[in-house]
Amino acid sequence: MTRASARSVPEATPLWLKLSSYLILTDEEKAYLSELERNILRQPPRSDLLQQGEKYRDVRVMREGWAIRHKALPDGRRQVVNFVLPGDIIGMYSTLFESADHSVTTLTAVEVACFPPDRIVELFRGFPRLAAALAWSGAREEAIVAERLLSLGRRTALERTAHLIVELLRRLTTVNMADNGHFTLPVTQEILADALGLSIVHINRTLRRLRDSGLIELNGQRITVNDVRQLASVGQFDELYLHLIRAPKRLERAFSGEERRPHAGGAGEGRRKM
Amino acid sequence: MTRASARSVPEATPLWLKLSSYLILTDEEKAYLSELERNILRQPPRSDLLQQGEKYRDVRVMREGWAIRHKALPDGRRQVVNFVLPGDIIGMYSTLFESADHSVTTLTAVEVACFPPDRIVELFRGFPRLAAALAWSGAREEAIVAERLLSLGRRTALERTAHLIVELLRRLTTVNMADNGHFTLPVTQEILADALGLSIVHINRTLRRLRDSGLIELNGQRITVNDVRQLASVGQFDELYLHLIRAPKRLERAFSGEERRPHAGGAGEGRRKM
DNA sequence: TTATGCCCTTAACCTATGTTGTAGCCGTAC
DNA sequence: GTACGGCTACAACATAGGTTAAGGGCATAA
Repeated sequence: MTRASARSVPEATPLWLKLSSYLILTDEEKAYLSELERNILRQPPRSDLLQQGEKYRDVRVMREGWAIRHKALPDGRRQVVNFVLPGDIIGMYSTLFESADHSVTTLTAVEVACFPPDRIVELFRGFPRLAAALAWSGAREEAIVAERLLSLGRRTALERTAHLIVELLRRLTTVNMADNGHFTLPVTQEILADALGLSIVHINRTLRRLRDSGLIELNGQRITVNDVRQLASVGQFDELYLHLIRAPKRLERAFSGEERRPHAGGAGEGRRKM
Repeated sequence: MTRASARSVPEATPLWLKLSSYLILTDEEKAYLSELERNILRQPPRSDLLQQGEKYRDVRVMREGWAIRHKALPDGRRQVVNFVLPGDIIGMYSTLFESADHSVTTLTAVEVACFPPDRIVELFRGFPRLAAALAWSGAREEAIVAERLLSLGRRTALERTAHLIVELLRRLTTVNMADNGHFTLPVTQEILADALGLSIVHINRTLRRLRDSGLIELNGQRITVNDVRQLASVGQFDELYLHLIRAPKRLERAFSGEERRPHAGGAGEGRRKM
């Protein structure tokens, strides 16, 4: 196994960092990842990275900037499903799905890496640990969407809004995009409304209430959370769903277990239990 | 490669069938899957398969029956995230996540298979094609949840309800649990309300409207969809998100491509390009 | 400079949906 | 048989959040 080429030390990209929190990456894996991200593309704010209905093309990895994943109804009503942050993957299952059921639109200028979907297959075949880590990150995203579903279904406007702000604060903190309770939210109130299933007027009212109660401050796109604890309590925020507790390298442990290839001989006896 | 043991021809389980729609399973893979499902457990209706907050234990595969995946707020408000049908997996990422952020509760008597989470790791290591297919099915689930988010955020009560009914009809049809527009929905109106983010009273009103307009019929838990087209149009249902068009064995094709192990030597040149 | 467009803000009013309360049906327990 | 609990049904009323309308700030363009 050639050590990762000394002539170009792979740099730590956001994806790399994200996966690292669950695996101690080998040099070979690091090299593979940074090679994956070699083809870099820049796009301006408010441009589409993917459009609902179009055939999937490349897989993309967000390296820098913000985007939203959203779905629209034929009559124009729109729902933001999630915010796409550095390290997140767009269209990971291009190989499998025919066409996109959602759009991805940039909020800021972004930098993304592109590669053909086949490389995901290649990765599953050659780098099972990376594959598992990617599958994990997909599951985490689902958990976030499920929590948002709980918000839209069962939380009031005030609770939802508080919850989202705390969620973003937490997520941004883990990627060093927030410090000490304040961060930049490159988002109009319309987008916020579309993320929370509210009207733009009502989002405005709700933000006002949060400001009046002193929980947050807003100037322009800069938001400051004055009292995270209380805001979290207003939003009934329980960070369980973010699965941040990087379970002490569980995947690592599991993979480094005995190297036996799993048996596969049908109704084989033995080894079962627990 | 030992052929799948002749002495016990593996039976086609729902999971098996599900994955088959995206891969032509090899005998070895079939054997592995059916061995995975060897340890079978039965549970009565209205019992928990998983509880929010508890440590993950076994991975479970639904073989028969219905369940719901739901999340609750501390004050008791509850949101049903999805319906769990045969072939669906519960707690697939137990290895990675510390504790469950949702509960799973049976609606009918169910039959599930259980196995320890390590076997997922084993599977990633030894059966990349199965791993990819499982990751796919996770992505599909996310797509369903995202669509439900769109419903709760932007569809009216009538639209949501219509949409859900069509969704269930479609999903059940693919697993032969519905025929010709009617199926059994083992669900109280309370559960429906929790799935759609509505009050129980309003669900009742909404079902009445659907019945009055002749789009559906209800008797007990038996539901009949009289006019799928129109119901789908009321719900602005676009089945894109279900990703049913089993893209002509795309994964199959991708995997059966050249067998080369991916290179990994860092900034290697060449081979990049489509 | 004015014009234009985008966004935020607020007020007044409206409606879809929530709440409360009552009744009836049906199956099970005893 | 009666009592009970779980579920459906529906009426009357309450309200969170939607809609419409209007104005203001602040860029950028000409």
